[in-house]
Amino acid sequence: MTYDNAITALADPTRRAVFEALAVKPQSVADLAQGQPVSRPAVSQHLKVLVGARLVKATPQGTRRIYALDPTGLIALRAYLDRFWDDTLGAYAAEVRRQSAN
Amino acid sequence: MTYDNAITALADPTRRAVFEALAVKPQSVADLAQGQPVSRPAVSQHLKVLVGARLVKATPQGTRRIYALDPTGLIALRAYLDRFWDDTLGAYAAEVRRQSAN
DNA sequence: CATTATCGTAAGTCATAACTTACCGTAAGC
DNA sequence: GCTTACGGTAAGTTATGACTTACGATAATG
Repeated sequence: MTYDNAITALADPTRRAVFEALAVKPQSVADLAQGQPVSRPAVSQHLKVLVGARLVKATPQGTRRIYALDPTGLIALRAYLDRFWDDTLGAYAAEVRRQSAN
Repeated sequence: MTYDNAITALADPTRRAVFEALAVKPQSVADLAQGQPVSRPAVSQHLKVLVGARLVKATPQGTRRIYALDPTGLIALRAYLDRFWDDTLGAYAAEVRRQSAN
């Protein structure tokens, strides 16, 4: 049940911005806060959520912590969405067929 | 920019439950409310959000409205996640390589 | 050691959004 | 045409979560 944490985490715009910044390159908390319109503690709290969702991973380096992407959460989220992929396309095809039948 | 509506929409548990119920089969609002622990207006409001995210589509049928899945939102959401797919796996591979180098 | 840099956490504020009940419009059935 | 089903919307309440400032802990630096 990690996928719902991932969805919840990525639902917030600021958190998504942090996630996207880490996709560019791994960064420290201060570096991330530098590029965001919120305070450093706010970024820190967002990172906590992202780590909980397994979307992000921290590696201590001296007094700093370098955050980077963790594929685990994304894999879980994608797997969840894939469960509906065939259903959705199938339903859509059936819909198109039904409307064409008129 | 439909993908962020889709993420926001699927972030809510009740809305996800409605979405999953529609994945099983198209249903009316009353039918959906029947299977959920919330009131019918609540379901109606959730459906409005899901429609806005292009995750769900309504087809009027007499006084009832049959809701069904709309692939548009899912496609957009999946496309967004795919943007990070290679980055994430690449970053992970680099990480593994780095740790193996010790 | 003392200082400085980096970060996490606590506490409190404020906006938002997920509910509820009540109400109104609209299409079918008798 | 009246009534009945169905569903969307309005209004109000309440919980949650996204932010702020203040503080504490830890590791490098001189």
